[in-house]
Formats: sequence, structure tokens, C-alpha cells
Amino acid sequence: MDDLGQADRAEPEETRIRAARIQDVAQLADVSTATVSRALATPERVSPEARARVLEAIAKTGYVPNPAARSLRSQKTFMVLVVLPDLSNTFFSKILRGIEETLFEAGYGMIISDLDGSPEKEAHFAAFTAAGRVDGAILLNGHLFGQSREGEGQPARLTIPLVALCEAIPGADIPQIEIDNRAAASRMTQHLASLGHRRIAYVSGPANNILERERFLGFKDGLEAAGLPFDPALVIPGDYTIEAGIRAGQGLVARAERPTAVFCTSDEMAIGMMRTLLSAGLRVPHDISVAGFDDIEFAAVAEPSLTTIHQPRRELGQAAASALIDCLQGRASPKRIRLDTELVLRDSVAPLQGGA
Amino acid sequence: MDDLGQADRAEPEETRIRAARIQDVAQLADVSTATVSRALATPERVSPEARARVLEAIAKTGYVPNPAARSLRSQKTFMVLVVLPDLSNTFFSKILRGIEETLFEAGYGMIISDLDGSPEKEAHFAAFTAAGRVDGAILLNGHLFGQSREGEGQPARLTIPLVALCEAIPGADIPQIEIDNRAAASRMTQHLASLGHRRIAYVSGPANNILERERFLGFKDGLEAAGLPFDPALVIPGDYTIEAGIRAGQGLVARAERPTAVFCTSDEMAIGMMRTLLSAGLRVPHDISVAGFDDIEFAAVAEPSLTTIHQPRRELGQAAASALIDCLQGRASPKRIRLDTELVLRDSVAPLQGGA
DNA sequence: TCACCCTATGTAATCGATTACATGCAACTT
DNA sequence: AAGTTGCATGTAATCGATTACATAGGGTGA
Repeated sequence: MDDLGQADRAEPEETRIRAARIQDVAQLADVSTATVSRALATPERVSPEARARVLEAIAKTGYVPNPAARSLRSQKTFMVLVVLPDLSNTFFSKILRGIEETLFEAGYGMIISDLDGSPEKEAHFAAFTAAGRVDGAILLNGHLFGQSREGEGQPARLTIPLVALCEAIPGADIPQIEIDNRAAASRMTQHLASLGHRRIAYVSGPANNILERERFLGFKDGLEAAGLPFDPALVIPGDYTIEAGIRAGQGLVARAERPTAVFCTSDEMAIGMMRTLLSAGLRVPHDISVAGFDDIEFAAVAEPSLTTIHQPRRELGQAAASALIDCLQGRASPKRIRLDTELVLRDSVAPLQGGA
Repeated sequence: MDDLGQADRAEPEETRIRAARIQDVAQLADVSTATVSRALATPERVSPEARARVLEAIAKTGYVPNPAARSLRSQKTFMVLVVLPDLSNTFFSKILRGIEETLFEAGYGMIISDLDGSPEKEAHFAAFTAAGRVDGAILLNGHLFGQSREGEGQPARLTIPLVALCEAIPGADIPQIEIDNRAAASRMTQHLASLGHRRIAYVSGPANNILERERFLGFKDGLEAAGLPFDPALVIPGDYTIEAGIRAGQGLVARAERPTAVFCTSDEMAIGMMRTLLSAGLRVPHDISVAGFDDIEFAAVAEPSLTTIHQPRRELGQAAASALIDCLQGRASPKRIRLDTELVLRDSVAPLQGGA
């Protein structure tokens, strides 16, 4: 395919339209390229007349600075990498939107990397940042990457500003944007307890996940605050997916002595859970209450509608992007931002019924 | 901050880690930069010994080619722009995943632009592509952009390979990846009719949307095939969102003479619809059947589970990315790819009940 | 009036990789 | 043996914008 290269070049007629260069603009405006560049970057350092001529020439030629050239010289890409574990997860998409909005307003583009649990991909994108393809990165995956292979040589690593979103990265000295998972989980647990529930099951996130650890601590906090004992038998493993909720539900249905309330640490799991319970003939919330976490769009229209913890997803994205932009532009950025959550009461949770 | 430039240079100690350049590798391997470049791009044109030395030097220095420099010279960015109307929509996120996967395997990165209905954003990204920041673009928004302002000057526009996904762009001579919306809608309509339903309502997508037009035609096809008359009163405007489904549902509940089945042209609307009907005391599917379109994750766990049209979303994304990569690499790419849909039968649709 | 400073602008080095062209050398042809 | 071919490699031009440094001209103060 590269053999075509010469043909492209030889062709005198405009087979392919060439974009205007800064040279073209300079010629048309009768100034030097330096003046054109300055007219755009630091208008106050150019005389009004020259600036006007330059702007006119730009309009006439449709000039747009070549980003590769600009980036090569100035070592800035105006691109930000967003690393996340699963692009198709509803929870992330709204956060992404918040990030994109904010980045866009500041003139940054967004490159997305869906790690999909693949270490190779992770390595690739670590190299990607190291190669200076992006000015900064927002991590939604709960850990730093490019874990320095300690071996000989110790290749020089470029470090760029990072921000951790949602899954705080312990020990990393970077801005972290998060909600207070522990407090929120505690609050939900206490809410369930306050409705009379004594046997409250907990469907967890993936083991070792930082969110999970926080929420689990919050769950225990809540139990303690309500004076309830912690029963390991009521902890059901999950991984935030619908399927995990379904599996957890099947396990519950099969039990002789069922809990009267289930706290699922994601809405997806809660919805899968409710589905399974209902299919098995149990009534939610009459026979068993189900609570979620996240407040995704579908929580409000689930049947029954889901009591959950509202996370300000868009705002989280915006805050992360803002923090990163602060770093990129040399401003101080807050080291830790905690956004408030809200307990959203809907129909999937009800006071303990007399019998059960 | 650029004043540091000299300091960097003067400073012998590593104040700031500089990424290895091709020069460094060349020196270490005792070859020229051209050989290093060739060892990477066209290994067969370099002697095995030289190649080995180069690779070793690369490993030792952790060299990664500077993408800005590479792109400046070779006019390639290895980046693809994906333009979509709403990033937070569940429907798109799985498609995105398919796109990302495929692009990644081919060595391309993905830049996402969420248009969010903003013409300015659209203009910005049109300029973005024109500036050569990406090698190609995948459009999910149903129309081309950068609508040439015809005025004087006629700025030179760089044109890059494009691919349209899902919403075919009429008149555009670019590869289009889609499903047969019309046939799928017809099929669903006939399915409803075959169960005895005579009054079938249709909840539409946004007016002027190409998907909508196709599906609407399919709906009419289906009615005709089933020998049912088309009744404009049974067409309810929507826009694919949950809220639209809720509103449409409220409208239905208020009616004196209700349809016995509703075909919502998105799962989101169907779920909102079911929610509203159930809240109003109607039973789904006993009193009224509800069908959706898309088969998003939540369709299977809705209550009742949703009968819908399955779209192979991940495959759609993959196909679009493949087609684009074909274009980018000078290979021929199919002009039109149609992936198959599937009618998924679940619980939200049932045969017409005796009474109603 | 001279020295000095400040502003507006131009000249040219620079960022780092790719690649056209040149060169040197070995192998093969006649 | 001279000429031809072809491979491996090096040299240096090139991509397009930014920006350090140089310079010219106008204004101010002594």
C-alpha cells in the first residue's frame, strides 16, 4: 500500500487537498510565521493591525494548526487518556460524559482505553502515556499502571499528571476524586436496620476491589451502629454485574433461612437479584427488601423501583477532569475531593413484615 | 515554565527524566537513526545482527517512538475519532467496546466525541478531523459533519476515511454498517399480530432520525403483511429515552380505548413504558403487551422480561472498525454491511387475552 | 541630543522520527 | 575482468509549528 506514496507526490493536480500551513497564512497576511503563531497564542503581543490581517488570512485559508507539529515542539498533546475497566458498564458511561464535557471546554480531547482485564492492554497504554501521547490520565481502574519492572536498565519513565476517580489508589500521591463509600454503605445498612430488618445480606463487589473494601467496612459500621451482629454467612460474593446479582439471588432462593433484606453494592446486581427473587415467586419488598448502590438510570424504572445510593456520576467526571486540568496547567489541585451521596428511597425496600 | 528549558539541558543530574530518543538508541546500537527506524518499520530490510542490536538497545533504553514526530513526518496519527450523540446511552457503550477492541488490535487509538446535540462541538470536531488529528472517523450520529460553508475562499478541506454506523447516512459514499431496521421492525410487528393483537401502538424515535424512519416503514410493512390497517392515532412520539417511554405510557394509560400491544422502538422506552403501565395498575403482558428494540442488558432482567429485537452491538462496532481500518490501510472495504438481528421472545409479550 | 528601554516583528534553531537519495560492498552475469 | 544487480546502511532533507534571540523603530528622560 505504501507504493502509492510516489504517485501521490507526483500528481500535480490537486488529487488530495493539502491543508493550509502557517506559512500560507503568513504569506497571505504579509507577516512572518512567528507573528502568525503569536497572533494566536499571545494576541496581546501583536499589533492590532497585524492581528487583524492574520485573522483574516486564517479565515480565508481555513487554517488549523497542525497538532503533530505543535505537539512535537511544545511537548503538549492536549489529549487526556481515560483508563477504565469496562466501557460497556452503565455506571461508567455517565462519568465519561462528565469528563468529556469538562475536557472539551478546556480544549482537551479524550482518548479512551477499555482495559477489559487484559494486562497486555494495560502495558500498552502504560507505554502510550510514557511515549508522551497524552498530557495526563484519569484512572478509573483502581490502580496505577506501568508497574516498574525493576530489572536492569531501568528505562527512563516519563511521568505525567494522573487523577484517580472512584477507586482511590492507596499510597499514590495523586488527586483522588471519590464518594465516601464507607459512609454511604453504612447509611444504607442503618436505613435497612431502622426498618426492622435484622438479617441483612450483603452482596459484595470483586474481592480486592477498593470500592468493595470501603463499602464492606461501611456495611459493618452500619450493623454495629444498629447493634446488629455481623454474620459472615450473609455475605455473598459478587462482582457488580447483573449476572452476579442473578447468581446471588439463586443462592438466596435456595436457602432455608433467608435474610429479610439484601444490600447489593451495585444497582446492576440489585436488579439481577430482584429479577431472580421475583421469578422464584418471592415478593419484593414484601418478602424481602433489596437495596442497590449507584442510582443508575434504570434504578428508578426497575420493578419495583430500587432504593439505592445516588452517586453524582456526571459531577464525579467533571471534578476529575477539572482536577487534572489544574495539574496540567500548573495550578494547584485539591488532593482529595469527596462528593456527597444521597440515599434514594423507592419501592424495593419496605419495613420488615410481621411474619418473616 | 519554559525558562527551565536551558536548565534541563545544562543539568547533568536527571532533574527530569527525558524519554529516550531514536538517537540514543542508534548510538547505543552503533547504527544510524535510519537503521533504527527501519528495524522497527521494515525489519526485513535490516540485517539480523543490526536488528538484534537495535532491539537490545530499545529494551535497554525503554525507547518508544515519539508519536508527534512520527505523525508530523508520516502524516499518520494512528488515531480514530468516534462521533456519537450520547455517550451515556447504554446502547452505544457496547458498540464502543467493539470498536475499541478492534481498533486496539490494529494499533489504533480511539478518541471520543460526545456531540450532545451541540453544533459548536460538531464544528469543533469537524475542524479536528480537518487538522489531521485523526486518520479516520466512525460516525454514529447519522450525518456527516463539517457541512462545507460554501462561501468565498473555500478553505481546503482535508478529507479522511469515514464509516457510518447504525444510522446510515443517505447519499454519502462511505461504508455503512447497519442492521436491517425495516425488516426487524416488520418482523416484530408481525409477531405481535400473529399473537392476535389488532391494535398495536408504535412509540417512535426522534423525528427525522434515520433509524426511526426505517423502523417506522418496517412497522407499516408489518401491519400490511398482517392485513392490519394503519392507524395514525396509535403512533406515539418518542426519542429513545426512558423518559419518553414513561410519557408515552402516561398517554396510553389516560386513553379510553387502549391498544393491546405497544411496540417501543428502543428498550429504554419499553422499560419506561412498562414501568408506567404497571404503576397504573395495568398488567404486562396480561392487559397489554410491550415490545422493545435493541436488546440491551437490562431487557432480560426487566420485570417482566422484555421481548425485543437483538442487535449484535459489539459486532456492529467491530465491523465498523474493521471497515475503517481497511480504508485506512488502502484495502477495499465493503460499502455496506448488514448484520442480522434476532427476535428475542420473553415475557412482556403474550397472546391477546380473550376480553380486551 | 544621546542613551536607554520597550514594543513589534523577523530569522532561524528546534522538537524527533521518517525516508529519498547516495554509497559501499558482495555476488552474480557474460 | 568488467559490468550489473541488489542489499545494508548512512546522510541529510523534511514534516509544521513554536520560540529564543536578534533587530528595527519609536518614545521617554536627562
